[in-house]
Amino acid sequence: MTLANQVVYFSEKEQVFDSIILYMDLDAFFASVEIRENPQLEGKPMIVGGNPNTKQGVVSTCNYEARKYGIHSGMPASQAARLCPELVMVRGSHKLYSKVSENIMSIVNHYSPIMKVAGNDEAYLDLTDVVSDYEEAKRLAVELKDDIYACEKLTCSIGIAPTKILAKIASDSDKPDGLVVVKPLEITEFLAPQKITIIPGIGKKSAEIYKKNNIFTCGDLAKLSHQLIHQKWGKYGLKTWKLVNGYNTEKTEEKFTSRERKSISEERTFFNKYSSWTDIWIRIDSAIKTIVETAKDKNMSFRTVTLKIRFQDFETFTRSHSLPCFETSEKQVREVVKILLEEFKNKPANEIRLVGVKISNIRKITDNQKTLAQFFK
DNA sequence: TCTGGGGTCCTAGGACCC
DNA sequence: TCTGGGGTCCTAGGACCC
Repeated sequence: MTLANQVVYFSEKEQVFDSIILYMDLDAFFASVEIRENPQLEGKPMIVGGNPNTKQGVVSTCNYEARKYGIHSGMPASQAARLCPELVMVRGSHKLYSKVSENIMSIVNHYSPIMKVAGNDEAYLDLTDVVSDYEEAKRLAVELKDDIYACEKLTCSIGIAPTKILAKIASDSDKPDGLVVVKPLEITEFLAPQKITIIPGIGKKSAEIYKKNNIFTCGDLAKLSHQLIHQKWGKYGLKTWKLVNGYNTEKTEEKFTSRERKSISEERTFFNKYSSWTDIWIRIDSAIKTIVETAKDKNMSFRTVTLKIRFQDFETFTRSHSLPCFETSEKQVREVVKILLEEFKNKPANEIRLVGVKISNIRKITDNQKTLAQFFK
């Protein structure tokens, strides 16, 4: 084997655990808020998402009563209704969810200044410099749960572990209203009986491949040799193998730094089949307006424009084009989209199910660039 | 059976450069 | 005339997450 072919499987740094991380996840967030606002829903199977009249769309969140029928988020609303005829469908009030989320995040933030909000209903807290050990972290978690319930009448699940990913897995392992602590020396023992799909990033497809190889639990994966894993599942497989064998796969310095947004997009589905090219262009144009507006608000310029088209048979195409330099105008996007759309112009408009526009390759506009732009105007 | 919307990350091939 | 090998950028598609 030449030097270039050698694979570096481990680095010493990986094996050190030096943090205590708490992960908080609100239980069935949207559904729980709706039930709180409308107590008649209490105890009834219900979902947020989907059109109650036409049953079109998908389940956004479902409560635990609905989950008993096999309903889960992402499932077509029509299928959910079939599984549970007495299912209550609520369209949802996202403004309210954002407000509630904001309140809760500010409560969470009281427990540590180092926090990472990871969506509407979840957050990570670095407790390393706040507590002296896992026992104290656990007491803090109980306090946090009580605090959230007292203020917003909502329950959450919490995981505490030495890394973000393990804290999340710990929390996911006992829902709703759970509290699970996994100390460094307990990691492999804790993971071994868990289904492989508890690992974030392993979805339906990957689980299927693992299943074909007789891997069902984290313990099954841990037993294989790392060379074999690397050969069969590549880089990501090796990372997963390290995780289930109790190695630290997270770099401490990257832990809580917030990352820049990489793209801005909007897409819309046509639920009726009678759309014309005029309708389609109206949707595209409104998408262009909102994304360029968002970019302006965030002081961002962009280089790549992507058009997305989905047909009734669900076949989906994306076509993109990168501009020679960073741009900010609606006009630029519109021109590119027009050209990208040409390819599909011979298709009947009513066969189109979805259109979307995305800008990516985005960059913050510096004051320098603004001055230059003014100068060349 | 019918499949939302806003994202991220990964892979793989091709063009092009040195 | 035939042809290495590494690097980067672009494009298209797909898995996955909330």
